[in-house]
Amino acid sequence: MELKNKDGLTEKEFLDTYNDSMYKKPSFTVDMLIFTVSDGPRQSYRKLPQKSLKILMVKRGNHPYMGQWALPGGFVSIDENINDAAYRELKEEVNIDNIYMEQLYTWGAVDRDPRARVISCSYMSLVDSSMLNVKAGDDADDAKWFTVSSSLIEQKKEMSPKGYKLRELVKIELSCGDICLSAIIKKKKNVEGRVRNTDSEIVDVHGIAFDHSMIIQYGIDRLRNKIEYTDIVFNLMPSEFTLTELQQAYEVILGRELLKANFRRKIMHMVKETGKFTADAGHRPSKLYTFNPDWVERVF
Amino acid sequence: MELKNKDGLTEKEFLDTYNDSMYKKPSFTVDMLIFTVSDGPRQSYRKLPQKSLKILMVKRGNHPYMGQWALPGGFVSIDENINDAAYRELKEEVNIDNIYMEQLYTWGAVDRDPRARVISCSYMSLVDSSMLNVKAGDDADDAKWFTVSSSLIEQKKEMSPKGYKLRELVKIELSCGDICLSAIIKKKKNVEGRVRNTDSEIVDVHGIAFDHSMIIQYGIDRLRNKIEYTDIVFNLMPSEFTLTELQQAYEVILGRELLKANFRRKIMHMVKETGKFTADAGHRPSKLYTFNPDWVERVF
DNA sequence: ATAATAGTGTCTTTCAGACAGTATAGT
DNA sequence: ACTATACTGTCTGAAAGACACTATTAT
Repeated sequence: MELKNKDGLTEKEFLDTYNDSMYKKPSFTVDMLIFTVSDGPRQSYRKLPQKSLKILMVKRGNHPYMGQWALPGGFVSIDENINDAAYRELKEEVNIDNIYMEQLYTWGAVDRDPRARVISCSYMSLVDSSMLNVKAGDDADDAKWFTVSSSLIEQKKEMSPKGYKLRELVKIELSCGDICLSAIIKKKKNVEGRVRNTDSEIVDVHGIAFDHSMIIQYGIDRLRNKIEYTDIVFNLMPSEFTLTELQQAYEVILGRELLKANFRRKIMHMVKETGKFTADAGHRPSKLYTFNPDWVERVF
Repeated sequence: MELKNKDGLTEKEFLDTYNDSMYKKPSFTVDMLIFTVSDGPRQSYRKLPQKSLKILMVKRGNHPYMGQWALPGGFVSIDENINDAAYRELKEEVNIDNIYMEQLYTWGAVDRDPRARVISCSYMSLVDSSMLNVKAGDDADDAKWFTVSSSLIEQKKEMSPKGYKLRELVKIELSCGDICLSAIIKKKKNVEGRVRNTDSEIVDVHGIAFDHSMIIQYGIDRLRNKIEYTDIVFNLMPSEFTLTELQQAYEVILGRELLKANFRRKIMHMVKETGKFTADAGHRPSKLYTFNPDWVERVF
């Protein structure tokens, strides 16, 4: 017995006659935040190179925001899974398969793109910089790795009897050689009785196209958060690394220094000794470690 | 001096002539997970009512999945912010303004809707059940509150020298009177060297339309997670509550029992005494508390 | 020898888990 | 008096923070 709807149609009849083109539809894109941690120049035979957190940006060659820098990304086609589209963009940009990627957030303000209504889903990807120096994609000198930093510059809390208002100003800075981009993001949280809402807006921006500075800030927040309770850092590390390198990766992501002894105690159970050592440094050699796959508890 | 692109157009000229309709576009919808915690029937003058976690579902009156239950939601129109669309759906379904809502995840498999290509952004909303019993929207008996539970039924970890495979089977059960819906979701995580990926799929489903069982599971995971480190529980509570009620809310969400003394120690700093007490229960009266707005540290 | 990093030991405080105990309303 | 809940005290062990100490290499 076939189920019929109120028009008397079976499911097959309904689907065959379904008309999808009645309404105007938004375009859908993916935006990629591709992070890596890489070494700066070596200062002396003794000193270790300084690490920094980097993100890939592309220079816009057309209106709007022409000449400014944007996140890599592109349109999702009608027969393409959105995650596949993100992987495709990743492959196009950094030309590596099988790298860590996770969905971040979908941005859907009406006027976020002056060309047309565009809803964009942002993804974060983490790449080991040693895999990378091959090439930054083929659109070569329009794609560059920017050193990125984010810091809280103001925090304000207003209390009322039944709630509070919280405001934070966060400054993000991107630099690559002489190019310096920056933005100030305002985050808001209101609590009044049982009513809660949070919101975020761009207060000031230099050289970063669209709402991409806000997306970058969102990604940094996620990365800082997840590094504390997951094993995602290892996506940013070569397969063998010293504990000091691992600690530096944590430090550039978190934006603060950690105490060595405590750090080691904390991550000890996630790594495994390889038996190998570094050499040719003007100081005591360092043990090389790998990720220890025995460690893990839940899927997400 | 006006910037011109490679076709010699200024930004205004470019935007005026921009044609957005070259490609076929997906439809975009929002799906709402509306959670509440509500009391069951009172068994005796002495016993406290049992709480349960509930989620609002609507019965589908048309193909596809006709007769099955789906999350409330709908299309985002071309000139509507996606968050606004979510608020609109919320208002339509539960008829309350100003309730907690956060974006969860965007689902973009090509064949997730047999009618057409539909990308859907899911939102989670938390409602205090005492505000609620007014009415469950106007599409009355097609919208029902289902008691929801989720539990891990199998966990498997396969180790290899450079990584591991993790599989988890999770069962979710929804019930409302005689109606019982269920699904089994398989979560996968693979780690092989630096290559990591996670994935999720529906293994078995009864009575839940589309990929909505997977979305519900995702929402429960998020709720369980966030309840541990944020103040979102208070969105599910009336403005005055006892600590036992608060503990019960935690317990139905986490799906496990907590020790009273420890629970109280942990949440003490988030609540404030009102000076009032419960009465008419066959046992010692209980202090009534409110949320303490003095507590808080960061916006997100 | 020295500079710069590698690596360890331990004290203190905080917090989570477990459990046992006392208190008090309504019938 | 009894039942069901309300509320408190304390022991334990694990983990986080702070800091001082020893070890080892290339020049």
